[in-house]
This record gives sequence, structure tokens and C-alpha cells, in this order.
Amino acid sequence: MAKVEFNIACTLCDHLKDSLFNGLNPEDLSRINNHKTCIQYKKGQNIFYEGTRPTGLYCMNGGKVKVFKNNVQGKEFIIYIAKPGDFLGYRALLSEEFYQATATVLEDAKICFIPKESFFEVLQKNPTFMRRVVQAVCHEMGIMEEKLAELAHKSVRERLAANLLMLKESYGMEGEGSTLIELALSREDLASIVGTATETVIRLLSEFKADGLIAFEGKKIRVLDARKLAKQADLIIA
Amino acid sequence: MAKVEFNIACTLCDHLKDSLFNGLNPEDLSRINNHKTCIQYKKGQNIFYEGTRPTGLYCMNGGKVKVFKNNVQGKEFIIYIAKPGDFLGYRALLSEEFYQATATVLEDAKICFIPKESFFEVLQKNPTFMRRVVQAVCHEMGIMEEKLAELAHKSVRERLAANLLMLKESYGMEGEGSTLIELALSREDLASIVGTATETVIRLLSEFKADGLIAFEGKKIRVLDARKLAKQADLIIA
DNA sequence: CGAAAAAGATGACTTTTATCAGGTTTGATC
DNA sequence: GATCAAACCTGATAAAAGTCATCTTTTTCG
Repeated sequence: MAKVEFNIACTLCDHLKDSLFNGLNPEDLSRINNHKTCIQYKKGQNIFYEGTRPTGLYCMNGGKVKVFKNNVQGKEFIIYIAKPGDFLGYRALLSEEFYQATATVLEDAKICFIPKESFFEVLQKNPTFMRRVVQAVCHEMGIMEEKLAELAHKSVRERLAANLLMLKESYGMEGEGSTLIELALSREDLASIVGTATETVIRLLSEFKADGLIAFEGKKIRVLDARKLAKQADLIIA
Repeated sequence: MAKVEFNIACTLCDHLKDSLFNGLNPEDLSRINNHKTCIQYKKGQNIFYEGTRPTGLYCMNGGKVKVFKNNVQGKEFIIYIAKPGDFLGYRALLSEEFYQATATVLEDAKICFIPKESFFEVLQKNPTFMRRVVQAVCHEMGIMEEKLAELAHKSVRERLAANLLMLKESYGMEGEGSTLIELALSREDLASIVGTATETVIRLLSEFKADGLIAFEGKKIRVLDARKLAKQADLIIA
């Protein structure tokens, strides 16, 4: 499973508009572009490992990557799932620490690597870009605070429902009419997102299906009744 | 309970050395100093509320403040506890969002307020300071990832033990010999930190006390056997 | 000081969810 | 297409932790 290089100019990248690099001046973008290395990864390959030192930033061009931590007993907790346009591994890079999580490819991915020096150079030269990165990081932190409170006080059923809705929002196709979660997640991975046992996820999914809240389409899940699901998630009272 | 103003020059602040303002050039520090308002708060007073818009940054000069979210049933989850030298409310300020949490005084506090404009001005003028803020925010984020994984996969007993150790580290007195947690936490607040019910915390604390792991001194807890506590937290295998 | 409120403690009970053990189905590989 | 592994599913059981009710102790405050 050798790594395969590919190359797309950042200016021509389909996902530039979704990325933090969007709005960067041509000069800085070309600096990034000239120093990047783009690699195709197969499902199951690792991008980086917990405990190692970051040497640069990963920018997703295609596919899906899970970022997770392993606990002592080997159980995974998935912190987030990166999709095209997302940065990967920026937290440890910016805090100058070791990676605290491992990144593994969920769906065949194309990922560009930008060396630390180039990224930091642009960051330092360009206060507006720095400002936007800070804003994004702090927004992300808000999401994590939300997750913490959810994990602390909601039942597994509520968390599963909430996460299905979240996945629909984040990984649904363009357009509001979309209800299919464009992510071929195993039950095990879904359990690692919700923070529960695989068996529990299986049981609850069958219940949700029996109640007409969701449907299975191949390896993917379609949200049939977002409103009822939100009720299950205790997001709306009525 | 009127708010009482006080004033201490930032350059003379005892906690400057623990703060992100440490190392700031005299010019920038005086800009901060000249625009700040310092207020004394009593236990129980609120600094800011979830859902409101931040207008500046709070910098702790004394006391303790809890930052928490309320869930639908009114149960609190404490995200962190700010101590002197800490910034308060910077996440929402930097992400330009509403506060997602409420801040309430745990122990009578002295807090300086720096208006958004002054803080942003220094931030923009001073790339080194910006860099340090980013680094701190990303470090904080790493701690939250850790907490997420802990909440997802550890038992209440393990989490309580881990949190007691954490509290000892963060709120113990200076010097490594210190074992007393310098925080008068109610059982209810401790439960809100661990993410469990008050009764459960009470029961587990009695067990820890019976096993000689901790002792109560007034409203405070002393860690008697950090090693055994770490074993309870499943942090060490042996 | 004394009354009221808040915090702490304990017991009984129930619910939730993890775990284990055994199945079946699906999918990849030779 | 046979074989093996992985993923998925189901049921039984046990443990963990929440809830509720009650009681005691401590704190607050007029």
C-alpha cells in the first residue's frame, strides 16, 4: 500500500472555498501551494499517530478521516471526522505539543501536507489569516464544550439521536433537501463517536428504524424524521 | 450587593507572571492597564451569562470563578474553574460568538475587565502575543479532548479520582509538598465537574476517605495518597 | 440567638447500559 | 465459489449509577 502522490494547484482546488485558506492573497496561497505535498491514502491508512510530533499541517482534498483517542482498554473515542476543506492536526501544531490523537482514513482520501515552516510563515506575515485561524479554533472549542456537557448529562439514546442529526448537517449532501449521511460508518465507529458500546448503538439504531426515524441505505443512514429525532435527542421539548 | 471597584496597576499585579500578559512590552501592557476596569465580586455573583454577547476580556486577579453550562433539566456542567492569572471569556470573544456558558463566582473574586477594542488592538499589533494566545487556546483544546475521552469511557469512580488529582495539581498551594486542594467546592459543584449526581460523589468521597486516599479539612479536600488515587483513576496500571 | 435554608449523608429502588456469549450475514481473497 | 474474517445482530445477565425519599448537620441571616 504505497502512498501515491497527486497534485492540484490550491487555486484550482474544489474545496478552497470551504477552507480557511479561502480569501488568502495570491502570494501567500502560492507559497502554500509551492511547498505542499499531496498524497492519496487508502481506507485504513494512518495520517498521524498519538504521541508523535507534528511537522506540518494536513489539508483535506478528498475522502474522510477520523481523529480519535484510544483509552487504556483500547476503546476508541472519535473526536472528529475531517472532510474535504478541513484542516487536520492543527491543534497540536499550533500548541507546539505532540499529537494527542491518531488520524485514520475512513474513506479513501486525498490530503495535502503543508510543512510547518511554510504554514507558520504565512500565519506570521498575515494577521488577517491568523485572526481567522484563531476564530476557527475558538469556534471549534465551543463545539467541544457543547459535546462535553452533552456527554456528561445526556443518555446514550439522546446522544445517538443528537449525533445522527449532527452528522446529517455536517456530512449531508449540498442543499437542505438532503437527508442521507454521506459517511459509510461502521456501527463500531458510530459507537466511538457517541461514546458507548457497539451493541448499544446497534440496538438503538434498530429502534430508531422501527420507529421510522431513520433508514439504512447500504452502509449509510438516511434521516427520515429529523423532528422526531430531535425530540429523541431532547433538543426540543414539545 | 453593589460591585466594588478597585485598582492595581498591571505591572504591579501579583499574578502577571502567571498570565498570558506576562512578557508583553511595557507599551502594550500600559495600553491594557489604562483601559481596564477592576471589580470585586462576592461569592454567587455572575460575571457573564450564557447567550449574551462578550464586550471584553476578564482577567482574574483574585478568587475563583466557575464557568458552566446548564442542561435542559437545569443540571450544571462545569467546564473549568478560573483562578488568579487566568483569562475568562476569551473563547467567545475570539470566535465572535455569544457566550455559551455562564461564569459565577465561587470564592470572592477580583477581576479586571479589558474592553474588546483594547485587547484586539494589542493582539493585532503584537504578533508574538497573538502567537502565545493561539498556543494557549490550542493547549486548552487539548485538555478538552482529553476530558471528552475520559467522560466517554471512564467510570464515575475513575473520573472522580482523576479530577481530584487534577484539582490538586491546578489548585494546590505552591510547592510540590502541597496536597490540599485550595478550593471550597460543594459536593454539588464537584458532581458538576465530574459529570455525575451529587449523591454519587458523596458516596465515592466517603469510600475514598475510608480507604485513606483523601481527608476532609473544613470545606476542602486533602489528597493523602496520590498514587493510590491515580490507581483508582486507572492512570497507572500497577 | 434561633429559625430557615442549604448542604451533606444514607438507604431503597429502578433504570440504563456494559459485558459476555452465541449467533448470522456480509465482504474480501485466493 | 469456498473460506475466512470482519461486521452485524440478539439475548441474558450483571454492574453502575441515577432517582427519590428522608434525615442530619452546617451555614446563613434577620
